[in-house]
Order: sequence, then C-alpha cells, then structure tokens
Amino acid sequence: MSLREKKKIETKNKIFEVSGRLFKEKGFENTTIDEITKEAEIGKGTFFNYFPTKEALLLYFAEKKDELTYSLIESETAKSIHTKDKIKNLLVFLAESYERDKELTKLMIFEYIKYKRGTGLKFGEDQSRRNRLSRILHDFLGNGVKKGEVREGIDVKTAAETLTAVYFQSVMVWLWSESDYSISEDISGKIDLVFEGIGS
Amino acid sequence: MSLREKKKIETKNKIFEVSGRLFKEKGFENTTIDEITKEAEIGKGTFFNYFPTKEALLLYFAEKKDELTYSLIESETAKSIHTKDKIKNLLVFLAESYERDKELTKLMIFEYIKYKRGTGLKFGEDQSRRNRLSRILHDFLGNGVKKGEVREGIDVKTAAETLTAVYFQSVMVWLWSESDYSISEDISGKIDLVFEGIGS
DNA sequence: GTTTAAATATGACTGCGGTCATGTAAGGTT
DNA sequence: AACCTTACATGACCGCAGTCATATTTAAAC
Repeated sequence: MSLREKKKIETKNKIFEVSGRLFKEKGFENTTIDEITKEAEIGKGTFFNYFPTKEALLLYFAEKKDELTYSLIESETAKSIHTKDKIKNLLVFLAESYERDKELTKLMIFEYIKYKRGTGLKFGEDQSRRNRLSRILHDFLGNGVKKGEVREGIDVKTAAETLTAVYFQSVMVWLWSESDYSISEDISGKIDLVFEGIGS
Repeated sequence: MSLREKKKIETKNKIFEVSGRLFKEKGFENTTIDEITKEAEIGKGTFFNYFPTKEALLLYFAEKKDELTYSLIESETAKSIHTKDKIKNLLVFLAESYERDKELTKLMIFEYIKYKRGTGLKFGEDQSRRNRLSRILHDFLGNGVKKGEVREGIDVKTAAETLTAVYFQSVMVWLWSESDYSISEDISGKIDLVFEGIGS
C-alpha cells in the first residue's frame, strides 16, 4: 500500500471518528463541518474530498453498522427451526439492533430514503437494507415452502415484500413514538397475522 | 372579518400560489425564498411569518391535498361491497391519487416523515395520513368481522396497521422506482395475500 | 381625532453547507 | 537527482435559508 493510500484511509477514519464523537456530544444538526475539520486537523475543503455532503456521513455510518449486523445474521440463520420463528428472530434481531442511538438511527433511515431519491439505481444494484432483507426473507420462504411450513402456490416475492413492509412499518412507528413498548411483541404479532391471514 | 385577517389570508394564498407555480416550473430545490417573495411582492422576512421553514410549504401542500382526497373517500366508502374489495378500492384510490406530481409527492412524504421527528405528538393527535388511514381501515375491518368477511378473533388494530404498512411500502417502492408498473395490481396482490395468509 | 398598544412587514445581516482556483506533495520518468 | 504529472489539500468565497432590530400599519382606547 502506497503512502497516499495510507493517508487517505487515515484521513477518512479520522473524519469518521471525530464526527461520530461530535454527533453524540451535540447532535447532527448542531455539529458544523468547520468543527469537524478543525478537530480532525484538516482543511474544510478536504472534508468534501471524502464525503460529498454532510449527510453522506450518515450513509457511511449506516453502511458500517449494516456490515456488522448482517455478518452477525448470517451466522445465526443456519439453525433449523420453524420458518415462522426464523423470520421472527431475524426481524426482531434487526429491530433491536436499532435500540441504541435511536436519534441517529432516525436520521440514518431518513437519509437513506433521501439518498434513494437522488440516485438512479438499476434493479438489483442496491445491496443494502430493504433489498438485502427482502433477499434473505425470500430464501427463508423458499425453504419454508419445501419444508411444507409455508403455503404452496404462494408468490414468494410478494410475500417477502409484505413481510419487509410489516417490518419497516413497525420500526418506523416504534422509532418515532414517544412511548416505550416492546418492538419484539409488536413484530411477532404482525408476523403471526400475516402467516394466518385476515380473511375467514 | 377584520382587514388584518383578510390580508393574512390573501398573503398566505399568494405565497401558496406563487410557490406552487415555481416548484412546477423549476423544482423545489431550485426555487429560492428570494424568488418566491419577489414574485409574491412581499419582503423576505414576511415569508417566515407564514411558514417557519421552506419545507413547511410542502406540509401545507400535503394538507391541502389530503383535505380533498379524504373528502372524496368518505363519499365513496358507503357502498356495500365485500370488505376486501372495499379495502382494495380505498388503497388503490389513494395510491393513484399520487400519480400526478410524482416528484412533489416524494418530497411531501419525505417531509412528512421529517416533520414527525420534530414534534412530540401525543397519541391520537395526528389526524393526517397514516393514522387517518388506520382509522378508516379499522372501521372497515370491524364491519367486516360483523359481516363474517373477516376472521373472528383477529386483533383489528394489528390488522389495520399491517394493511397500512403494506400500502405505504407499496407506494414508497413505486414512487422511488424508475419503472412504470401498475400500483393497483401490486397492492391488490398484497391484500389478497394478507387476507389469505402465508402459512400452510 | 389623537394617542397608545399590538400585530405585521421588512431587508440588512449571519451562519453554514458546499465550490473552486490555486498550492503542495507523492510517485513516476529520464 | 532533476523534472513532470497526477492526486490530494486548502481556505477564501458564494448562495441561500433563516434571524432580528426596526419600521409601518391596523386596531383599540380615550
């Protein structure tokens, strides 16, 4: 690795570390780029060589967090339990991983939506969050059909999207609510419902 | 009505009208407050007597739109058809009302999420969108149970929230996707799924 | 009609995100 | 080692959202 590459990584990590600290100390909005660059001992312009906007930092945070979370998931999902429980465990685990840093999570999710607006993503190109989750659920459901735990003849893609929808909705409502109810129970209940159906 | 009140309404409408025109002409981001106030022939500071931020305009737009939409809905929902179809009609109607002005709709939804972040809404206080929709669905499902079209013993609140989740997810994915598929079919399919259930 | 009080209007000003022309240093070339 | 090229660093600068002290208009009080 060349000296240049080393310095680049160092600078990016420095920005990451400093901004993380400042965000925790005084919040995202109250932290200015000037502060970050002063603390990180770089010029203001340099910041924008690494992150195109202030908000891009949030996406970077989200990526780092996702890396960790999804690597944990993949080692957890080998277990041979009932498909419904597998899905419950997965979604509850994900939801609970947001419990720390509720404020920053909101901003991150928020930014993620905004981000999708700006970029013209081709289908299948977006590997993060929603789609990544849909893929895992898709696998689970496919196996569920084979095991006879999921109704045959179902459209697996639609089912995966529906479960994803339920999950995101629950997380959003939970994040934005004042009260402190159990996200696990909420999600579990809704998954039960989707498995059993509403119709008579 | 006093002269003051008249002028206030006039000014607010003028801002609304001018900004609407400019947003359509050149987009939200490319329109500055300076432009709006110049076109509306008011001082810059005056704008902020009517809207606390530029984004607040989007919420005002959304409100106006919702007023119209929900007034149409209430006259439509009297029909005595099967509960599932009633729900399908409702959600498809709502989704299709976003077909015009896809760009502005995105910004509005986006802003709505942001807005919820800032305000400490008490439960039941938020009469708009998500909760309003949940309430209507709640009613539909309640009647559905009575008519024997919805499975008895179901938690109506959870079911309403699940359907809302499916609806919002569909709209979001649709709004942010490049392709031009049928939102009606997508939502219909998912409602069928939720009614029939995933489990075997 | 005059005075007083309250509401509203206003634009110079501030603060911050983001740009860009210019400077500096790394690494390749001879 | 002297020179060149390319990548990266930098801070003065710009544009725009939002503020605030001051001015103006309306309404109330007498």
